[in-house]
Amino acid sequence: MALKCEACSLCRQPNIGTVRISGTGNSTSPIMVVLGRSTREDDRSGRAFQGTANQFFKNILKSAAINPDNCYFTNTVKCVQFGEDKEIAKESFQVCPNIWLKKEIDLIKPKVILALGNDAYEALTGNQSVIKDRGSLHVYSGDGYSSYVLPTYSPYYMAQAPNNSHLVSQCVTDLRKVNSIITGKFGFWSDDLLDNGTLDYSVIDSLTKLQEVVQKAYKSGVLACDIEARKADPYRVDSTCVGPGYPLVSIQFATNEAEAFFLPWANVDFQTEDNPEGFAFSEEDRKLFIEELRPLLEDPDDRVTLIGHNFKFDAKWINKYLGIKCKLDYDTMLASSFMGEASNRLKKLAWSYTSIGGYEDAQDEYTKGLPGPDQWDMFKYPLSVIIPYGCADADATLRIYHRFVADGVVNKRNAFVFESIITASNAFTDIENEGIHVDRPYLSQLDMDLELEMRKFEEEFRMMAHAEIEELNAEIYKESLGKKGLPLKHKNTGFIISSNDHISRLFYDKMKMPIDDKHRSKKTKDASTGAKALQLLVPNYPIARKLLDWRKVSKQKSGFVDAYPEFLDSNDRIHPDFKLVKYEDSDSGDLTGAITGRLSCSDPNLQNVPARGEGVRVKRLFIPDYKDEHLLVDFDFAGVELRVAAMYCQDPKMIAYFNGDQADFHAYAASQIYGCSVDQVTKAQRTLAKTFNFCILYGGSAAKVAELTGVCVEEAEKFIEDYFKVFPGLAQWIKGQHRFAKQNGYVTSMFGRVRHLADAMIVPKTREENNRHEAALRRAVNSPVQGDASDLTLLSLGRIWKYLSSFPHSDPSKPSRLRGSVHDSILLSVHVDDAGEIIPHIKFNILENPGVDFITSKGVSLRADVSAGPSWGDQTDIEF
DNA sequence: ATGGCCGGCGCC
DNA sequence: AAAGGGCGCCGGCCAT
Repeated sequence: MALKCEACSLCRQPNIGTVRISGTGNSTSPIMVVLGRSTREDDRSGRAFQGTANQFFKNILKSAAINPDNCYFTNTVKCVQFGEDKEIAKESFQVCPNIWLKKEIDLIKPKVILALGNDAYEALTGNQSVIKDRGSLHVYSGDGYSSYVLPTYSPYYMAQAPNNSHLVSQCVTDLRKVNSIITGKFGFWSDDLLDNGTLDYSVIDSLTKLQEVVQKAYKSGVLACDIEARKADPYRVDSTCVGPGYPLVSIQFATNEAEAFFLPWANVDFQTEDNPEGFAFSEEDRKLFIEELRPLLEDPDDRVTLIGHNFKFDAKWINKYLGIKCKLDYDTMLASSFMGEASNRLKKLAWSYTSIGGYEDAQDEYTKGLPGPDQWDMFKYPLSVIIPYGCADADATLRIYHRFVADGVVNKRNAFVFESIITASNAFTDIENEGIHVDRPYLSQLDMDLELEMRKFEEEFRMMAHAEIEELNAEIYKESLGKKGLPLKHKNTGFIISSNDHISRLFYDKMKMPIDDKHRSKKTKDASTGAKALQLLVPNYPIARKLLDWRKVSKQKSGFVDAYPEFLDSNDRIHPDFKLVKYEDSDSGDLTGAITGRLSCSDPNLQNVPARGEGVRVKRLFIPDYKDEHLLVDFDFAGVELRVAAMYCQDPKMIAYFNGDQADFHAYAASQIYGCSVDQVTKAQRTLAKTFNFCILYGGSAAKVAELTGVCVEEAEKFIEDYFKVFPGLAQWIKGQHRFAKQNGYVTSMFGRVRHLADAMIVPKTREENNRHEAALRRAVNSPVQGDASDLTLLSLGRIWKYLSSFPHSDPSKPSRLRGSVHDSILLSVHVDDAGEIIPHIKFNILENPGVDFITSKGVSLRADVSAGPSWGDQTDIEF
């Protein structure tokens, strides 16, 4: 079996057994399975696809109704690699598949090539991420034939967590396609589908046609809707797009599968000198169209189920540019996030759940030919490109919805959360569209104030280490010189206060400050210049204090004040983007949103506005909708995470306390630990107990408690012990969560969320595995607590939104409105004349009375604190 | 120029 | 040996 090959360095390894390990299985098979690199088992036997993980994969094949004996198996790189040399790995990967894998495919001429894992996928298609692309279909062109490449997870990836069932079931979903591809039954996009009438996509070119579509929607009872627009942010079109053109490009609808409608609104194809905005219709016609669409999309009588994919985005555009407030009923992106999908992009779901996967190819091709700034500016794409694409978006959304309904993606377990998220999607469409009011004059003032403070602190800082900085300056200048003796452009030529490298060299090298080994970078072992490390140096080195002062102000300026102007609209309002689930941003490809069910917020992030100390001046930037007539009102769930923990653990002491009149749980915990009455608790003791409380929820160790509280580790250990003696139920519950996660690899919340924690199941053998394992156990405790606390807030937010939408506002032109949410708090702009009615109703009837039995039956009351004022940073508590 | 990584830091 | 859950965003730095 010693085949010859000397193409790369692998065959020159001293201990190599087999050069060019052969593929195995049925060489006349229509199914070729390609793995990544050959394994040592492969090397020993001289044949591909050996080892337990591969055996495991054969069983997965069987559960997808594929007979493994009828497949051909091989590797991307045909020799095993001993050792970890990255150069050799790279060389072999570039050389080997291009010689041998190609020949092998030519020989077998399979109909389907399964690419298992990233290496195989990249070698066969040039694409890189199996996690993102699994289940999609690609064409491999051979000489006189072509094959379909189907990427899915590698056996090793799945086998490392054998009970991680959602990975396996995703893989089975992918593999089920194989047989239908072979029999020609698997459908995917082809332009022929349009030509031969399989797909009926048409343009709405008249009011009559639109009326027909509306009637079709009422008849079918479902309507998938999607829009195309210029760029991603409806509130910053002017600063992100080049040239004239109306921002809203089109709206697409689908009422039945394979039938979709394209309503053009504005496009480069319509653009003339008289019509620079490129409108498709006259102004009168546009008005008629809008009024025809309004009842359909606002749907006051609930006649249609409106479906979208990440529809908050589309609804904002429709709201801003057509003045229609869509009422969303189902969202395929939000729904798919419940399935543990790594990627929820519509294009990807189309591969998995429809027969028009790949419809975006033509449009992607067109995009590549556009200059950078015009890419994804849909106004500039010709109608011939965007009509089929836009229609397919709506069609795919509808088909995915049908599949999700048939598959029961929204089930008994998660229906309540899903309902709450859909309502929140509608609520946040309004919140984001209306934006939050910013005090623009004060913004300029604060900008100047901070600028001056920064300069002052930096000057003082430089004075305090003048000689050392001069010395460092010279060194840094020398380092910046290139071969010609001139400073290189991309290098700094002098000391910069914001460079952690420079600070580190100044403090630890020049000034010889002692390094606390606890504060070193995990990766590089460099000494930290972070706040915790600097804090220790402050008593002996006042310059450390000065740097901390500078950083505080610098953070306030660059992180907040500097960032806001670009988000401000002409009404001095900022339109942040709240994320309701964790998903893959379709523009950047980044994962965004929170895995626990919390909301996240960006552009700008209103959930990390400084609140403590001098930082409140940033918070004062945010003001009510109308000066004097409105108040900014903040509703805050008091200690909601601890209350949720009490619901779970049913510890009688915790419950009794939370149901009592006063509710300073931190002081209470301290009194229990120190064996004194609540009013005897000192401030320091309360702070200590508060730190404990959070450490418990986050799974912090004694060392962490010690670090945060300043007590020694032994003392911290004792306190934790005492704490669990006081609340034995809590300790029991935490143990139970650990046990459950170890056995099942996931945990669930009261609201019905599932958090997959595959690492909880591993039996750790190495330090690294142990870290991952313990991190998973900490999450098993924190996830449901954080998730339910957020779901209580989300539920309340939706109820407030509904309540306010039918509230008889004393001045309907200046109604009280929701403005945002920060995890366990909800922010509103409330009319002073209505505050007396609205505030108590929200506090008592909504927040403190969630109205769901799986919460109320736990016997733990909820408490909402309320504060109000003329700005977000200037708030007074309201007593009841 | 642009993108990714990292240290650092703001919030709950 | 390492040991805090969940986010988004900034500037510096280095690779492309």
